[in-house]
Amino acid sequence: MDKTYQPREIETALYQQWEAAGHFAPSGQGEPYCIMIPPPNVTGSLHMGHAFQDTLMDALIRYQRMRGRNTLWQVGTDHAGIATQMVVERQLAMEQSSRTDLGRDAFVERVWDWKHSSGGEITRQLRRMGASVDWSRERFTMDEGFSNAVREVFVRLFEEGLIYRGKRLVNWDPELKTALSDLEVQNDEEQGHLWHFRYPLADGRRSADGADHLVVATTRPETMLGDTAVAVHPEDPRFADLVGAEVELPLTGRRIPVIADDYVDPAFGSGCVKITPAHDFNDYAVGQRHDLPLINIFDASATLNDAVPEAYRGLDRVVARQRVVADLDAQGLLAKVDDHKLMVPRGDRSGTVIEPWLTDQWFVAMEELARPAIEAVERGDVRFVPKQYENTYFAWMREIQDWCISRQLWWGHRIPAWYTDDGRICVGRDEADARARHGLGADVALTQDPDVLETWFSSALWTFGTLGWPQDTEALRTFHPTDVLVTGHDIIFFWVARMIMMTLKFTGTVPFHTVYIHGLVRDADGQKMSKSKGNGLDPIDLIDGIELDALVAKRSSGLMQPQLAKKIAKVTQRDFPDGIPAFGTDALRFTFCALASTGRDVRFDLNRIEGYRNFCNKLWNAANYVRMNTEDTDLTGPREPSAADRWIRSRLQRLVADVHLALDTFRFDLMAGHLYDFVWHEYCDWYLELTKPVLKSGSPAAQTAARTTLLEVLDEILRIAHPVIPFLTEALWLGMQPLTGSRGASIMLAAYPEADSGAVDADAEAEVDWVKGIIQGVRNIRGEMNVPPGRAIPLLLADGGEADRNRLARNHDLLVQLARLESITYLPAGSDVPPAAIQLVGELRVLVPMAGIIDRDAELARLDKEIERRRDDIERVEKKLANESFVAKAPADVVAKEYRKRDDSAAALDRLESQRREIAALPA
RNA sequence: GGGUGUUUAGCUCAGUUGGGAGAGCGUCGGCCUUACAAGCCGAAGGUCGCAGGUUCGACCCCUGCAACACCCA
Repeated sequence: MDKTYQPREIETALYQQWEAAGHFAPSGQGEPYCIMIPPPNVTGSLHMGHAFQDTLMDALIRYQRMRGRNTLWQVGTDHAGIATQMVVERQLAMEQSSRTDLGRDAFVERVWDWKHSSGGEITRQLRRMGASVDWSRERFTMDEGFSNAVREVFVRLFEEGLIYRGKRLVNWDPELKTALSDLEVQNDEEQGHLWHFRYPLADGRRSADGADHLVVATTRPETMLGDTAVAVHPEDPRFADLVGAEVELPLTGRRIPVIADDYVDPAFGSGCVKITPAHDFNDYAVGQRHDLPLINIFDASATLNDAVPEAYRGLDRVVARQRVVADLDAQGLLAKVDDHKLMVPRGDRSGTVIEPWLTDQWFVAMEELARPAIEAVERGDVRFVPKQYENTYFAWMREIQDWCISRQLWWGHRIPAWYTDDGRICVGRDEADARARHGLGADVALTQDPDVLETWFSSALWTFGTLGWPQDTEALRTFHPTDVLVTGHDIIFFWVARMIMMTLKFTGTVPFHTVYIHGLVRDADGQKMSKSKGNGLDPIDLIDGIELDALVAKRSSGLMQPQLAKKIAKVTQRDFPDGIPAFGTDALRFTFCALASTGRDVRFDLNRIEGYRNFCNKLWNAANYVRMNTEDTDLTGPREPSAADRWIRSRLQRLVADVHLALDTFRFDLMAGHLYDFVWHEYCDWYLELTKPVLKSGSPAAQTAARTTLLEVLDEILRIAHPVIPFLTEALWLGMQPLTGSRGASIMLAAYPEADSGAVDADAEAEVDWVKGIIQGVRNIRGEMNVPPGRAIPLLLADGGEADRNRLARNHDLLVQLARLESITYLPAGSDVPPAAIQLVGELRVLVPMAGIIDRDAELARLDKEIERRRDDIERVEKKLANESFVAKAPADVVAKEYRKRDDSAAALDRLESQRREIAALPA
């Protein structure tokens, strides 16, 4: 074994070994346990969020696999309609070609070519993360089997009337010319203006304050060409008598009514709102309530159409805005313009401003599907962890809107609907099926709907569609419902909720019993990692390391705004002046687990991963120590375990119990913390040190006990840690097999340790605490008094009792070696004590003679600090005990504890003060 | 505007039924001590956002306020 931990040399080889041996596939034995990976976008590459999520899933899967469950972790990607289409369109553009040049069939073929050659980069990267997914069951949302499920669901929902086609306002991307889901729209606050326009009252009407017009405020002046009403609040006295009147809509020559609606906030702006039902979601709702006409003023590119006066036709929406404002101003109708912050919706792919636009789309009626999905969570059939996310889920589900599922794209599941020339809609699993269902002969011409289904429609079927549904397969019966879904809170609505609805509808069961929601990974400053900000990290770079120049180049490439490159280079140089060192997969995984607390954000800080890389190295070296001290030894003889041997086993049992609890409650951070603490601060800091004197000069039976304990505890540590740091633990576990006697091809198939409360040994724990107390007392004196560590010192013990004497007898050699002592003398009661620095371990006085070693004033200062601390303790306790209500009302054991505390502290204070007097009496 | 969450050491965060405030990193001091300098030993550092309330007792429960973040409109 190398002296230093070298992750690069073990990780890739071990993964290939595991995969080749087929260890990732379900064993076929035991109770099933299944996790479905949230299918990443096929065009994507592994980002920190994936790496985080995959680590947690893999930890769960490896844990359950080792516990004997029949585990399936199923992997796959989604076809990402828009993203994938854009990737290929960009390629075509570079070849001076385009989607329309190619035609639909050739284009789709081209996308498949791209998918086969370049898609799925992310699944290759998953291997670097150590993900133990069953590659043989890898799925893609456009696979034939899965596509059958998608069509089946569409047809059944349509036949039940839950899918319908209708003209509705949708999020329209005028650049990509497709509808978008809410998820694909980013709402961000931007600086804009609020324009105030005067709309003249018709028929000579006057407002309450005598004005001949109403003032309306808008952030989108150009839409006024499509206004069909002005709304006021029904209880607003200023406008009460104008409801029902009309205004002259400027520029258009149209007259529109003044209506009353609760939607209006009388305190905002002028209290009058222009209503444009065809171009605003709120206005649309108002229009429905008041039966207002819809005037669509845009074409698919958001250019003004023939519904507007001739002067404006053909204008782009940006130009139209300027023209409308200028024209109103010229007519004296522009009251004022304020600066105004507003939320602007932009397409997350195109970056262009989204238009609410009226088009024919396919929708899923949600109400009937939502009800059982709400009940499933209410009943606890699906449980969210952390629980507060259930409120998020309920809030959305109870006000759910019908779901627009059609997209004007070529890449995706084509909607299985055909139209006759006279406009009849025929839905079927394929064209022949559609004809048959509608009794249409082959002679009737049918045209298929050109649109495709949005990607989320298909991913909503992920858990059961990938297991073979609608066929009743063995896999479906075994692994569905799945156990846990691990995902981020950003897609609760768009994916989790829809999966619950669709799965209940079509299988009658929930898709998963638990939804574990993890935080979203941010950079060290708490900023969202994003390509455009150039603050992203590639998990693979953390594993392999990367030079500064390469990192800068990577972050600056393919930017939407190339002018940011300079800034990104600067920030990168500031944050990573020496690039990123190679930390290895295990360190990265450990870091992710340690960061996975219940918060919503996870800040990724390089200092953390460095610390956990060091932890890996620590464990590596501990194993090295164990190997050096156990190879070529005979372990078959009798064993005489020391208190230390029994202590570490006892502590180990607590670790095992803590880790099970942590994993069962998805507290990966606590799991990592327990592991770190035990390995570093108990096994390495103390147990290994405590074995050294034994291995040097203990009896053969004591040595055998120490060696077997070293090995057995290490073996358990490796198995406990394996779900988090699979590579390191496998390398050590396999390497140590000749010594530990463990059998098996891989640690990933070994049994996960189970807690054994019988091994908890309170006596051993007390004794080791005593030993640690003395050693720490001496170390404190050394450290504070600047006594060189190399200098052996004589130690005196005084007072204490029978137990202390017995413990000294058993642990004399340990103390001498670990505290670097020259000698230990237990003073008889009443004997004179030379001037000494003191530490207390219970009743026992631990004394380091000062002669020639310790400075008088320094010791006085140290004592004063300790005395002060004790006085504070006593003061606090006495105050409590002086309170009659406390003594009367607090539980008896709590009160007794306070009394004991007071007595102990008083005794200690007494000793310290008398010691101080003696030292103070010494000549300076 | 509605909702959710956060506020604990210089930084990042734990704190599991209310009973003496913790970790990692950083800082300071001392060490190449035969597993590990990616290490070892010691130390310093906190009116637990603010104000009330409940309680014998509050980081923890309740109310209000403030700041920040996110979601929805």
